[in-house]
Amino acid sequence: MPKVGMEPIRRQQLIKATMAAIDEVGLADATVMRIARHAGVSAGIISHYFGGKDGLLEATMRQILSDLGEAVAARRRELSTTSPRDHIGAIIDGNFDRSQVTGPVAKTWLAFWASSMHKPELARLQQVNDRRLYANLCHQFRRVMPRDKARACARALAALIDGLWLRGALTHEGLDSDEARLLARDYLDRLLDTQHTTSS
Amino acid sequence: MPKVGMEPIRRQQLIKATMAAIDEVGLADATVMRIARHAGVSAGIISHYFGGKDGLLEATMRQILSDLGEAVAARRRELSTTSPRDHIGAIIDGNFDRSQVTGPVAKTWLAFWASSMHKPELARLQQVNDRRLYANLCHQFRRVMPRDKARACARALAALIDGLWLRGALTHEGLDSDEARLLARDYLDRLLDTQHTTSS
DNA sequence: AGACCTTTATTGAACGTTCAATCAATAAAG
DNA sequence: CTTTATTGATTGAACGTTCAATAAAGGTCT
Repeated sequence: MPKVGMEPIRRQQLIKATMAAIDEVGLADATVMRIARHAGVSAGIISHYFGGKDGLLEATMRQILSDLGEAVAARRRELSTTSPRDHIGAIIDGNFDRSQVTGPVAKTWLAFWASSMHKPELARLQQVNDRRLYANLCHQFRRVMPRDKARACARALAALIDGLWLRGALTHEGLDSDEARLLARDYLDRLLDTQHTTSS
Repeated sequence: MPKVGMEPIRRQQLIKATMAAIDEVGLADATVMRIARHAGVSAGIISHYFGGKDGLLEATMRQILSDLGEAVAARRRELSTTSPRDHIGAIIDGNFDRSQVTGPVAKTWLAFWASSMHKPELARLQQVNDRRLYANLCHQFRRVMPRDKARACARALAALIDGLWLRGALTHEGLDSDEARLLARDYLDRLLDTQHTTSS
């Protein structure tokens, strides 16, 4: 069986198996054996390719974050306009991309989110992603409103996106990404509405 | 040392110690020994009063949920008006009550949230709370808009509240409850604004 | 009031289980 | 014959639970 050049294949397999295991039984019960079984390999392999369980978990989170970043970046690249509304809309769509929202990924994402409260390495990764979303939103809002309001809008829209995500991960039916996009875009339109001038 | 009538005291002590332990090292590393040490008692006591670790965790979540429900109910009782805007405002304030938002409670809340994805008993508790928030919001929105729109507004505002909570639990500085209230109330005003009629 | 018994409270050691990590063994590839 | 790939048994640590032992409190009977 053993062939050369297995490393990238196994790494991908094991990362996918990690998400499947977390989706199945949660992070707490996602043992190396269970993950290995999902990938159809033995438990020892994990230490061989990732140095240990922590290394695999970190690699899995890194993959999710980079996929998310790419989903957003791709939508913004396809944009023909430069209007803030369209850019923020693309950010919203990217965050509710099908590849991100479905089953295993969403649950794994939330599990890591909770876990990052006490694991410094995961916290670092999560913060990088978080700041990128906030900075992108803030920069676009900044183009049509004063700094203070732009910051408030960015924080609020980011919170709405995360909240929709969170609730989607918890409901048994999963996130309705079409409805989530609609709600977020509606909020965006309301935030950009110049009728309102009293908000902080 | 042993005195009678210790049960309610110990139960409260252990629930508080559970939150302290989860705040300190996270749910995964909150062992019965660590929790017991926080409460200044031995590990065996936990099985004696709660039947086991799971019983203690369930009791802890129950406590958090009932505190949250009471915080909301209290604010609504103090209301002199019956306007939907004031009622929803009270719900918002209750959800960002100081007793809920500070350190240990917020982190424990999020930890249980993630954990409830794979523990049916916690999921049940979480869902009861969730539905209560949604039903309350929906009922108030329903008074000033058609059903479909009321549902969408309730879902969106609930998501914003959860999202602000989530982000507050993750940042090292904790949640700025004043800002969170402001953002949520601003969103509420925008949702109630009749200028907008195009949303779903 | 003192002796006795039951209930309630609490401990800490022992037990059995589970898990991640290690490593010697095995084998195909080059 | 060296490198890369993989296994699975073993090891040692950590955990939750159990249980016999201990002791104070409160009640009862004399």
